[in-house]
Amino acid sequence: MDVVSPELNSLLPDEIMDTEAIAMEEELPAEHLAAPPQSEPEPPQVPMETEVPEIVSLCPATTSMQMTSASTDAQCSTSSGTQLLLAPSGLITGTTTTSVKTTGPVVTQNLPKISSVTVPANHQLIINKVASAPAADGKSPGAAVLKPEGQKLLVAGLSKTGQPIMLALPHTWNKPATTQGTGDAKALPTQIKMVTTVGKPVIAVSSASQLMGSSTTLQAQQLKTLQHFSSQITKKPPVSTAGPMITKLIITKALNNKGLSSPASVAPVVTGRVVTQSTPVTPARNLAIGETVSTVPQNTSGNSKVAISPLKSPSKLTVVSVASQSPNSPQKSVTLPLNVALGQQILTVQQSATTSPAKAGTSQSTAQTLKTVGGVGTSQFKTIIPLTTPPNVQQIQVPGSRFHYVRLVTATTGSTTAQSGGSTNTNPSIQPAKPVMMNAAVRMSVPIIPAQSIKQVVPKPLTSAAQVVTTSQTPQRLIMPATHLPQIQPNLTSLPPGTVLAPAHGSGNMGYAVLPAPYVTQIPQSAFVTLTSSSTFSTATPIQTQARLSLNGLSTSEATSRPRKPCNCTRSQCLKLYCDCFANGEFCNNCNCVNCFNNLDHESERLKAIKACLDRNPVAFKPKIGKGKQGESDRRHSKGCNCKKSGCLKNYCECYEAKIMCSSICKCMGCKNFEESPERKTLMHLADAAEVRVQQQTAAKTKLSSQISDLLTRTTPAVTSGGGKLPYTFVTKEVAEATCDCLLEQTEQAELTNQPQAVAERLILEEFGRCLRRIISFAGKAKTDCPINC
DNA sequence: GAGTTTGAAACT
DNA sequence: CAGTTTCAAACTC
Repeated sequence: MDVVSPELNSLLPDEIMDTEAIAMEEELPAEHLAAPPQSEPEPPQVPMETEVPEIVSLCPATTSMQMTSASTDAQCSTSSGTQLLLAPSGLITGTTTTSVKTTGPVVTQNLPKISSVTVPANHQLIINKVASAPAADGKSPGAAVLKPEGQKLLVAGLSKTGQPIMLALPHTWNKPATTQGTGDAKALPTQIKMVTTVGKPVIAVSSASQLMGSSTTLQAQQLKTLQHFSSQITKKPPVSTAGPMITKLIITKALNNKGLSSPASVAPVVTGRVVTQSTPVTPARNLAIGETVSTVPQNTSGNSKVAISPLKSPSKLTVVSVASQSPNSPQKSVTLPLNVALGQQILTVQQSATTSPAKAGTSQSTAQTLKTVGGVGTSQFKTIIPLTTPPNVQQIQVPGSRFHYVRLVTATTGSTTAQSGGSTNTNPSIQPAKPVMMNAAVRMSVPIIPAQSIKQVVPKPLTSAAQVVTTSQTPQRLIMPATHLPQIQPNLTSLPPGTVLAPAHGSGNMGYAVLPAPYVTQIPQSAFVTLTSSSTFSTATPIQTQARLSLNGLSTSEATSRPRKPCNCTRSQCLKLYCDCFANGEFCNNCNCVNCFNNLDHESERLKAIKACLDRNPVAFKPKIGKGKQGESDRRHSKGCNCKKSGCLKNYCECYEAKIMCSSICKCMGCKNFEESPERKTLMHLADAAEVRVQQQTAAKTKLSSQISDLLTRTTPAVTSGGGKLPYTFVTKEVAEATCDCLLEQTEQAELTNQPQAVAERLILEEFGRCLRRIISFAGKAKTDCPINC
């Protein structure tokens, strides 16, 4: 069913819906080209990985909830059961979206695609978008529009250009306090506006006043993915749970303006809305959207909270187990944490302000903090994932986000706190039969770096207890709690994009393993369980194909989805930046490398290598192609190239390879890679022409193939319809059989007469020629019946 | 496919 | 920081 009302749908931006555009973009030959304009451009490869809608499937198949239409007019209810609402509230004033200065257009689109999220019973997903203080000049677009008390934002996402997109709800939208528990979302205002803001997305973590991160172009893609996800969800057959279930999804996101100079000016934290869902069997389930108090933790009960933010690096997402968190916790983050209770598992995320990175960890009493998590200068998101052993792997794909999260959780109920407890959960019946628990033994920070490509990633449906939330194949970085804390603590803030901290093999709770995004593929499938019903992704798209890649060629499907070329490293063990896989923070997968250590089997070595690289260059894993200076629209190489002989017109040149011009920071000699360069223009022209030819050839081949296929599959003569048919339409099944009979007869005759093979072949070919002539002759006469007389 | 060229990464 | 070496990709034949 539709998650959102038609009104909402009409308001969503078209770009959100344009999933094909993403795919095509990814298909571009030049990976770099695909990188969206953003201050921190994604790594080039992405485009291709998979277009995976980032899906947040929070519900196990068995527990998946279905939203009844009665739950709310608004939007949330879906057949798949879980809905995802990104509703920063109070951030946007009644001003229309047009008032917001954004590169991304304010677009209306179908909301349903972005709204659906599968959420297990009693799990809360809170997404808050917080308006950050405007730049000192106060001109930042986002600041002007966003107000602490304005309209409520229902949906947040990134436009294709990376602009944050939000749905501005009318003020009439009920606040959480009123709607909460009742699940009365009926008040869905007909006027919902999509708002995009300029600036890097920032997630306020510790305090509302703190500036979080900067918005980026990622959001657009994320929103797309979200949409994609929602569409899949809707396809999923409803799975009902025996008991009433309430899902709360609150997503908080801070809006930040560029040049945010004064934290004090930061807009108040916008509270997210709590949505409660009830299964069809339990009418009580409904989706309620309400605002939460920014200064008050969403769940005082100690539920784990997950904040999902589409921020792009260097923002970090902090996932924190709240179980141990006390109301008095020093943690300042008041913004809406996202609580997702999945079955027995809860994932908690907190956002922390850049200025106080270390605070994210303070809230966790039991969790081990990663000191390195705190980022350095720039605002960052931190992801802390509580881990308990034996760990079950959960993949969480955040809708609209190009990041995927993986967490290890135990099925056991360590914590006692009610997950849905707190003000947001008003329905007592909602208590999940199984306590949702995540022990906050370990916290992990995850640098959230936008995956380059959004292609595929539909998690393979799994039956195991672990939850899998879709991920994108792209270089998404995950930090997962490991059973062992490694001897080395890498600077998490500098980890390669897509780095994942995963539990070390075979041991205790405290370890971390740095894993590239593809990590998921290396994890035995048995360890994963999709949260949604298996049928949810059955129809999927190419995304599914890449979901399960295994190490170094073990995969069966990577060939079709692999975003980047396989490396051929022979001496570096794929643990140096020579290796593209390693340099992009990915595991080698289906590569041709020799003695590869860039895999899960060599976690320690890999971690050391990463640390070594970071020691040499703290930004070694950051994309080299970034946005130019303020006012420069073009991307440019962060370091510049040093070409001497190639004239910067060959792929040896990193600038040229990235399809960008050399800049003043380049130290190249004889550079011809500048705007006015005739050589460059010629080269580009030739390249374009070649591309066109390739496309034409491809199209021709496709057409021919289609025709051949059609011919082969044709079973009935088309001539019956009259003249004007192509000759091949006469090659019906009967005609083909008759022809074969003729050829076989000719063969038998040749054998009977003991003809030499060469002669026999000639006779057969001659017979075949006669058959063809007859067919052509019949076609020319447009006869409907063309029995071939041999 | 082998060999060469190239420039980034790594090393001194 | 500069020079040299190593390395793997890009390129050529």
